Amino acid sequence: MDTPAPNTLDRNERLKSRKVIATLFKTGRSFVAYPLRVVWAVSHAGEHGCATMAVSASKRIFKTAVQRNRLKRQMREAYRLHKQAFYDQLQPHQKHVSLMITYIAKEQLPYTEIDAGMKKLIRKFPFETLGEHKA
RNA sequence: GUCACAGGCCGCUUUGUCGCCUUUCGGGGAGGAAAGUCCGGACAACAUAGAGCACCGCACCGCCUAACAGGCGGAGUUUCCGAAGCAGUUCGGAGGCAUAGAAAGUGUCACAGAAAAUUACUUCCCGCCAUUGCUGAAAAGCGUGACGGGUAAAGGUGAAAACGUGUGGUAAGAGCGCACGACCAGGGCAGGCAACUGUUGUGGGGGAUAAACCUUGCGGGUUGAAAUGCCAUGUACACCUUGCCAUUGUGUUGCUCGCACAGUCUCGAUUGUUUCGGGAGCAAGGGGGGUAGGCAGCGCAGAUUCCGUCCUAGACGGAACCAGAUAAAUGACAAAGACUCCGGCUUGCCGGAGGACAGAAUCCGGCUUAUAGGUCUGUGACUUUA
RNA sequence: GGUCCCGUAGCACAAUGGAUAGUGCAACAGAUUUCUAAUCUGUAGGUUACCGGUUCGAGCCCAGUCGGGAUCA
Repeated sequence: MDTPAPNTLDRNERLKSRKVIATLFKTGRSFVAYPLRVVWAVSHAGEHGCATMAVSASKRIFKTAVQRNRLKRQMREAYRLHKQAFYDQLQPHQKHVSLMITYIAKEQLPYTEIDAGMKKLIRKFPFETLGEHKA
């Protein structure tokens, strides 16, 4: 398992398979770190890194594609800058994790709040339950 | 110079740090609307003898165009503004217009009104009869009523009322005749490619509605990149058709499956006759079931952009160009400059605030809608200077 | 990326181009009842999504915009 460069986020670290996302929403667990909500599940031991992620913003709340694109880019940026701390805690468990991060606030918040939410998300992630969760 | 209106154009720039997509490793990387999907094409698959009907769409004329319901120019009509005039009207400017046919036929026209499309009613007039009305000596006259005719002028309602005014004519009247005027149809002459305009003479008396049915002319094969072609992954194949090979017969059962017996082919064990055990389909297509990944389609190409010439749209010539993602890249953070607004004063500086609408998904041409701010042109009003 | 449909009172729906847009439920007030429910009587509530056009007249016809929904492997 090779560890990617610290501050990058290329195609292999993003969740792209439609089928995996469907099973993630069906079987995954979730928790909230305002203004973000994460759905996660242990997946097949990955060939690339130790986690894949995707981001999402509701079309019902943010009507235009410009608003949704900006929020998703900011969320990806925050994950990119803080993912190394997440990987460091994930490494001892030897598991591969899929994440779907959703923006749940009702209005567009500044980037500093999204950044703080991402740090809180990584702090709250239940690493101790990884062993009992079946792949 | 300010304000208002109309139209056209632009749609902040640069740098640093950390990143993303693509690449032929040099590089390249959102818009004027990328949006709505309202029109028109390219392209693709399928279908297709020819013609007609049905259905859908379009509708003044000419031109532009690959094409269009788009654009440019013109014609007609209509609204508003201004000027002239007592007024009808005329002239000028700025807009709007789905602008073929109501004299082929059918339908509809609420309420009101006599009547809503061609007839009836009231009225008006004439003739004849009656009269227990009045006058009168009587004849008769006036009135009233019924019947038979002639008219359609008058009826004030309505969005709309059966050509308008004058005159003749008549028992009463009527485009019934005449003069002037308005409208409609088709004809001649002149202008124009044409729509149409002007003029001349002929005929006419039939309201509106076709964004009601309809008629006429023109156009349209259907479906759309989730089209279409290929590869990979992978799953019970029940069933049907065709071909090759022949698993065939008998019994059981209403039929199928299944079971039993016998025969045929084949495989294995046995040296072998024999005996024992196992098996009896394959291929293609349809149908069903499954896959949710990739490649092509998808851009060094095109109805593209810029410049020049002609120029009304547009045409011709030259030069230039590099998005290609697929839970979906084209960014995040920071700084500086330019711009706008507010406040302060030293009147050109300081401080603070702000930057819209919006994100490619095969590609083009239009239309429509959203849009902070800037800029240019034209028109009108006001002010200042010469 | 396409295709199709809808929009009328708080909700569910009507209304042939023709008077002041109706029906049921809900709401409010009154009656009835010891009280409530049920029942009866009455009242209010509408920019017919928006904006233009055709017509004497538009919820209805036509065009554009906005919003909502369904569907296509």
